[in-house]
Amino acid sequence: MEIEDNIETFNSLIKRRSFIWGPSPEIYGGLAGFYSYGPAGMELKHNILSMLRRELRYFGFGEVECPTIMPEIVWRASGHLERFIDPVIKCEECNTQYRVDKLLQEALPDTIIDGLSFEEMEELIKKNRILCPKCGKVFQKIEEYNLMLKTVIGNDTIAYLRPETATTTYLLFNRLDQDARRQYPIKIYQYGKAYRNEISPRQLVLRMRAFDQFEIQLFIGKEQEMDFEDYFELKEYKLPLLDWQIQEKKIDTPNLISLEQAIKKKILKKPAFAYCLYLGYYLTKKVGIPEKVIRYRQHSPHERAHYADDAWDLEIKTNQFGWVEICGVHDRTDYDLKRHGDYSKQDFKVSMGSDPNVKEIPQILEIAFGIDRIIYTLLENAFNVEDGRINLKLDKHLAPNTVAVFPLVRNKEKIRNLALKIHRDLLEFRIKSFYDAAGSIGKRYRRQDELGTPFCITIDYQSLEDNTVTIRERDSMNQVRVDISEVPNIINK
RNA sequence: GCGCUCGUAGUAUAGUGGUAAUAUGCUGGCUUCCCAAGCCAGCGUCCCGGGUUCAAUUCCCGGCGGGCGCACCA
Repeated sequence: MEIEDNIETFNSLIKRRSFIWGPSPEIYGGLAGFYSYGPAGMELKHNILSMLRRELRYFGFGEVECPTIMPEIVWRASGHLERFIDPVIKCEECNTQYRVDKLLQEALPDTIIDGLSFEEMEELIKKNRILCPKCGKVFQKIEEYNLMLKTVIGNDTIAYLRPETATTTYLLFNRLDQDARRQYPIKIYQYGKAYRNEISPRQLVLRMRAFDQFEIQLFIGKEQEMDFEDYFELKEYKLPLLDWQIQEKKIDTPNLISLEQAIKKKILKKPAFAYCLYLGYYLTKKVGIPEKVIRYRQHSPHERAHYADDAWDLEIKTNQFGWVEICGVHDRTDYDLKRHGDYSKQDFKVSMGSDPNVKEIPQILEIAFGIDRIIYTLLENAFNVEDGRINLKLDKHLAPNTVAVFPLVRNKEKIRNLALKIHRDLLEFRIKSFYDAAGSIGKRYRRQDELGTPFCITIDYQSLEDNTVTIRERDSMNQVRVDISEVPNIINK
């Protein structure tokens, strides 16, 4: 069978080998923007999460988990209610839908549209006789398109599914502050589902309506942002930075530049923020994304989120979808805690600097990963077709199976029994072992290559005589013969 | 949401106004072999709803879903 090295082969692989299925529910035709993970996909996801959690523990971060549904007041305070509901207007004639604010801004470049109410915008449309750009008809009423999914708790409490995990983390600030015993920065992260009612979800798991976020937060003082201990150890470290000013010159290759240089050249303002960029980059590399497909792209001032003072997207180059954002690093300033302080009538001012009499609302720096996007870009980058062989080059700690065990032949009971015993012994060590006796030996190797299994162990006639087996390494396909007792060590090495 | 286009076994495709095929896959058996080997037997498909028709997987309409472009993506 001819195996072509193309995106179709990849797309069918992730379905065939139970990584990603959908749109779900498939048997009912599917709903756009919703996908399921199969057993292999979940193994991969869990392995990625374990790796991230382990690394973050090393960097001194703790984990929290909050409800995915929060009452309206939370989203009013966070600014999402205001910013996530877009005013749209529909032309009755040609059915085309427009964002009212964008339409107005284009028609009236000198008017400030931001912050106008629906009524005021309707008024502007009437007064300036703005017609449908497509067919020239008169517009009717402005409607709202809500990017947040709304629900009702009990009988009449309006609530929303969280559009990001970050906000729910911030609500814990006074608890975290106690827990951290005023040692700043407070380093905390949250992993979990977030929901956005995307207008047109596309591109597999890259733009879903229910997706996983892994959001890392630093609560930090203004003084500490500029004089941050962790930064000094890694200020020499170089990152591929594409700042917004280079982008304006239509350049899209990043500069490999040290954090220190970036600060000096005023590409970055704060050492603590530079540390966040480093951490995002470090974690991305840790899960096995190669350096050459990673870059940091800075948002231009008008591209930024409502809460952000500075924003950089960590992007991965993919074959199918070009550069894909997998992580956003944001300087959220004291925006969030200020707002939640105001709305909840709590005082979030704490003394964080050298002078205990000076109290301030903490600044927040955020590193927000989209786990589903990591999974997709990782799979795509791991995918290789080599001499007609599909090889998924996943890091051995991430592969769904760490090892597969095969009897060379199936109809020799002694060989089969020894293979099964070795498989069970590996499981006893809690090594992710998979046993397979079906089909030819070559076919079994190929099946495991498609799942990214780093090692295959084959039990043959010689094994019965001298207690040795062969271990085959996925990428080289090289085999070495070793004593059975050595197997766990070699795999865990 | 709009426009174009597509929707056939698990996967990839062919084809047709008279309910379907090729490869691969999967199951059982034989063979026993170190890189998708062979043999035998078997399994499995026309996205959903409506219309036209004696008869629809095929034609028409609507829906749902995919791809591309526009818009959107804090």
